[in-house]
Amino acid sequence: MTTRRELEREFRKELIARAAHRLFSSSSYEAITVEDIARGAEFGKGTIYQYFASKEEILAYVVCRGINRLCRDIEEQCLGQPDIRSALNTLMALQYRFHREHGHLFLSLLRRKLDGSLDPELFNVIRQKLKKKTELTATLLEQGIRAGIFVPVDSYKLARILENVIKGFILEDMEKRFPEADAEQDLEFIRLVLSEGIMLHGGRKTNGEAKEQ
Amino acid sequence: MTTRRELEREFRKELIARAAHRLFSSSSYEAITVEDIARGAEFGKGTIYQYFASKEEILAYVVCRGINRLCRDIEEQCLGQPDIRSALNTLMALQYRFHREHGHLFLSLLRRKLDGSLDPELFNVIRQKLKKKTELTATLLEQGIRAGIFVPVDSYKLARILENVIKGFILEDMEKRFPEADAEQDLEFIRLVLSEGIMLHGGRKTNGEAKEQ
Amino acid sequence: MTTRRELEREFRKELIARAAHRLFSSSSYEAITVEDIARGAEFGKGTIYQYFASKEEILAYVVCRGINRLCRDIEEQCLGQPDIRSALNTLMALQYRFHREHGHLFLSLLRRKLDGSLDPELFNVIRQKLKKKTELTATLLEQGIRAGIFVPVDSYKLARILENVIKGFILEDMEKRFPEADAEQDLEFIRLVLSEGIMLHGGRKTNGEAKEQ
Amino acid sequence: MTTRRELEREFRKELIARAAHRLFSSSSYEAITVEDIARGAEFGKGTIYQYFASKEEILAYVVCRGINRLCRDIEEQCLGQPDIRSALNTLMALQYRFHREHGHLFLSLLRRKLDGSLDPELFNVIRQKLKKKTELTATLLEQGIRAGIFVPVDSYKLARILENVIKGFILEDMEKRFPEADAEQDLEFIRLVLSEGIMLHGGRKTNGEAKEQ
DNA sequence: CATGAATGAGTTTTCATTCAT
DNA sequence: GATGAATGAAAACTCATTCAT
Repeated sequence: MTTRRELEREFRKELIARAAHRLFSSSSYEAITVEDIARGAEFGKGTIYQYFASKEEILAYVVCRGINRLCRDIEEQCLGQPDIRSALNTLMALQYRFHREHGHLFLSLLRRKLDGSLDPELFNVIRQKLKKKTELTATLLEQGIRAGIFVPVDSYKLARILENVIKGFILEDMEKRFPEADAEQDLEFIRLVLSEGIMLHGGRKTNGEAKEQ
Repeated sequence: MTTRRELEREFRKELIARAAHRLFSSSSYEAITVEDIARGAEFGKGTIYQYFASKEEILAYVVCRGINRLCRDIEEQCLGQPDIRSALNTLMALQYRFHREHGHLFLSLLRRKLDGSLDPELFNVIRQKLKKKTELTATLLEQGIRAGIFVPVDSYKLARILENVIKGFILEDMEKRFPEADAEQDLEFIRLVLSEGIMLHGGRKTNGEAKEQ
Repeated sequence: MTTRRELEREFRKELIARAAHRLFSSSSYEAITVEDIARGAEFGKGTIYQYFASKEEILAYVVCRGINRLCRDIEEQCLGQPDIRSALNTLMALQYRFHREHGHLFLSLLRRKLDGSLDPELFNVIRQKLKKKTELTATLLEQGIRAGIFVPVDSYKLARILENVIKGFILEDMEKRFPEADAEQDLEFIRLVLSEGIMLHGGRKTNGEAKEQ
Repeated sequence: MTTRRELEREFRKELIARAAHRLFSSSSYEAITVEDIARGAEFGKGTIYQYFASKEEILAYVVCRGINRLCRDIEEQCLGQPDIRSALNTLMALQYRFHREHGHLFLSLLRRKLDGSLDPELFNVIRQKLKKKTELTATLLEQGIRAGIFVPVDSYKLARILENVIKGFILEDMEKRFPEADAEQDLEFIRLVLSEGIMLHGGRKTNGEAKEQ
């Protein structure tokens, strides 16, 4: 049962998370103070702590939100689609957007974990969700394998590879200048790599699409 | 002209950088204090500032050192080699190791840049060096293209793609558990992606190597 | 006249005070938040402020309650008793229990007074009640003096001395480990001191009771 | 070996402790901020943390200092004195002064321990020192017992009784108004209690000294 | 009356950097 | 040059109290 109280509470928590995500993205998790978030959400500093036990928990919450949304989108827009190739394109675009919007938060989480300063429980929750995300991806790839579109390897590994390639491109964008990065071109490259690699094999292959940009 | 003075100075700077890199890798740049570095290098805290203007500069220096070494290694071990395929393998292993050892430092640098808290000059120096690194990689790929091994696309772009794929795998390692990551297996996957992608093309391709692990 | 309203109000105030005292005793006044008290009394946080103007006032109220009860007990169980020696024993036991249960609250009150952060009015109320408590004690001692049991000194001073000795032992208990302190043994020592002191006088005195524990 | 460095360091630590004690005594441990202490010792706030790991540690240090000094004083001024009665008077005066000056700090320490918020290690150190203090007191009382001045009971227990009585009087002073408390009169009462108690025994005793004040 | 959401003043602690010796 | 003592800005977090519903 969800009372009005709980609904309102959830709504406000969402408002705070939204403000936090916006601010984190405009600079970085570590550069934003709890007070900044409070102001951004039009609350007092203390109020934030009624919804989140710590600044770290805000970070984890925002990341979870992102993963959840991505999983939902994959389920709704990719799985069960008749056209597997098109579903795959959608999947890549969704993952790309996800990493664009949450990748940096991830890195913050990661660093804190490497420090040992991150509450392990928080990280575990995230890890579980990420696993689920990869599994959803693997589900789609499995269908692709059956349809003869993908190489017949373990689909979970394939999913990880796909994710890693995307992450690598996101990282390059961050190194350059985040906002202007051209998603479409990135995705083009990603598709190229994933579909054919970049090496020729005994002259069999002609790669007509990969023209100079 | 380099006097004995200057040589000694350079040597001590190197000692400090070495200690710093070791400490950074054991946890993270932000978790290590200048005092930790000083003790690690067996100097007093104040002494560090005789060699580096700021903690940030130590970070940048360590990263530069890594890039320089990588560039030297590429030049010595890859360029000018008769066997291009083998040179490429070496290149990938070198880049992989570089990102393994310096990737996290990069992320720290990156975040500070996104904050706006990083001295832009420092970042520019790094950016230049990175560009040079990519150019060296491109040089090798160019040879590969001429030899018909690589797809005949702009070699610089090809180099970026190669780097991105490697970075993506490094990131996955960090998310899991840094120390145990299996470099050899990662490289196997990377080679697989780069050489063939993971999608089949109208039955033309048989992918015999990509067995279950 | 006391309406039902007022009675109910008084009753709820009592409930809150009871919960507060229980919580304070389990750790300390300063470690317990108003919210803890509210939950302990099964009320909302805001409700507490309908019965008490401040957290401090709860403290004062609890202490007053304790003193009132002690005074009532002294009047009922000690004064007017035919056997003065037995009445005295009862008195000491009552005072001992009072300080056991309220001593720490006292110290909190005390500290705030020393800070200057305690509302002086609250402290005055307490001081008055304490004075009354000492006067009741003095009344009993007065009877004892007339009966030749106590040294014929100012009875009020005698009462203070008696109280101080008890307080000193309570303090020792707190320093050790509060819960296990042996009240009976403490009272034995207290009686010993009060009745004979611990010094011999020209061999007049033989202290048969004071055996090794 | 104590280098000049260490000596200077010790000296500055002492300065800080002195300032802290002064401030604590003028109001209370909890009302004084670390910044107050820093200003009081004419240092910057951060400097304090070069000498003490936490505010709590300052408190413990100040208390230890007090106990150490008391022990030294007892050893120098009481033990080995030919006149035991006079040595006892000195002892009582020393203990009285100690509790006057450090009693409130004790209570702060005590409360934190009851909370569970005090580092147990710190408390243990203090407990050890206190035990040593009581043992020194017991040593003197032992001599008194042998000389037939004290009741022949376990000297350690006797020492605790003596301390408790003093503490009880100190507490009364604190409840009243700290600065004006009349030490001489307090000690008079304490001596009275300890030497004879306040009860008569079958008419044997005439208490000529205990006149109206 | 009862409630719990909102508030922000206040405190401890960390650490990069400076500077006198 | 080398050192470590001094510094203070900055930030997370707590909690008594208020107030709209």
